[in-house]
Amino acid sequence: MDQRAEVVDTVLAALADPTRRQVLDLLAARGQATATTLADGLPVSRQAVVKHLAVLDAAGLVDSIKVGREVRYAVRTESLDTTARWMAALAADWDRRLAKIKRVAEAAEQKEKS
Amino acid sequence: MDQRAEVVDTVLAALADPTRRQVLDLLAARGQATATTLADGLPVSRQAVVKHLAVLDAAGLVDSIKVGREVRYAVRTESLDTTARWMAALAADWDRRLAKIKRVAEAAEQKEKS
DNA sequence: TTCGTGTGCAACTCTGTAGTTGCACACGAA
DNA sequence: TTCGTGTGCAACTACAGAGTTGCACACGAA
Repeated sequence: MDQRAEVVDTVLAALADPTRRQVLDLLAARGQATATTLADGLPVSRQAVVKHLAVLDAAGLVDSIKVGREVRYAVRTESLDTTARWMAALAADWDRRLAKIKRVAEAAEQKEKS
Repeated sequence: MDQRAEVVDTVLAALADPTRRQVLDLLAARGQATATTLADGLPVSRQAVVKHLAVLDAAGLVDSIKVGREVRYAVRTESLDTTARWMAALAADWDRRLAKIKRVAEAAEQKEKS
């Protein structure tokens, strides 16, 4: 697998944490925010939020820009979209395999009867 | 949120682990398998596989049936599908919000110029 | 019944990481 | 320049969970 697998991996790991999903929710609601202001609306410290934002950044789920002395974050949709497509494709793949296995099983059953 | 959020939560947590994704891959390839036979094709012990299967089962990603004295597992697609849809909807939601924020920002900029 | 093998249960280790606190530094405003 | 506040860095604690090993039990086959 190419780097797409890498993206999926980091995105899944990033989304697996409830606090990080909260961070993303807040960020999506505000459009743009700093770690300090995000921490106000969350039950954790600023430093915890900073760490979560670093993970989200590594997964490509957020973007950061320096404005003066503060760092503003904003959500990105590309990685999430990639992962959603991967997951849908995986579900479709499973369905395909299951259907195939079912056909084989039924064919074997028919043969047994005859 | 209802139980759909619960599903998404457990599915994300389940898929976040690389070994569990391997287990699912193997299971999808074989259609049906026991923890013991799955452990043969994986770099971990049978007990580790059993634990992973328990997590996957709790997330609704696999199904188990007892056949004689062995327990056979098979993949399920419903939960994965639900999560894929949730993720796609989330990406769309973010896009919507970002577009809205962009419009507001541009409108404010226009006003400032005049 | 006896033997072999697949499962289940429990205790344990160990690593990763979420979270905290404390302090130093940077930078904008008065 | 001085003060206030937002960031960054580092050390530390604590807990969850991935993985192992050992043993008891269940059940099919000879």
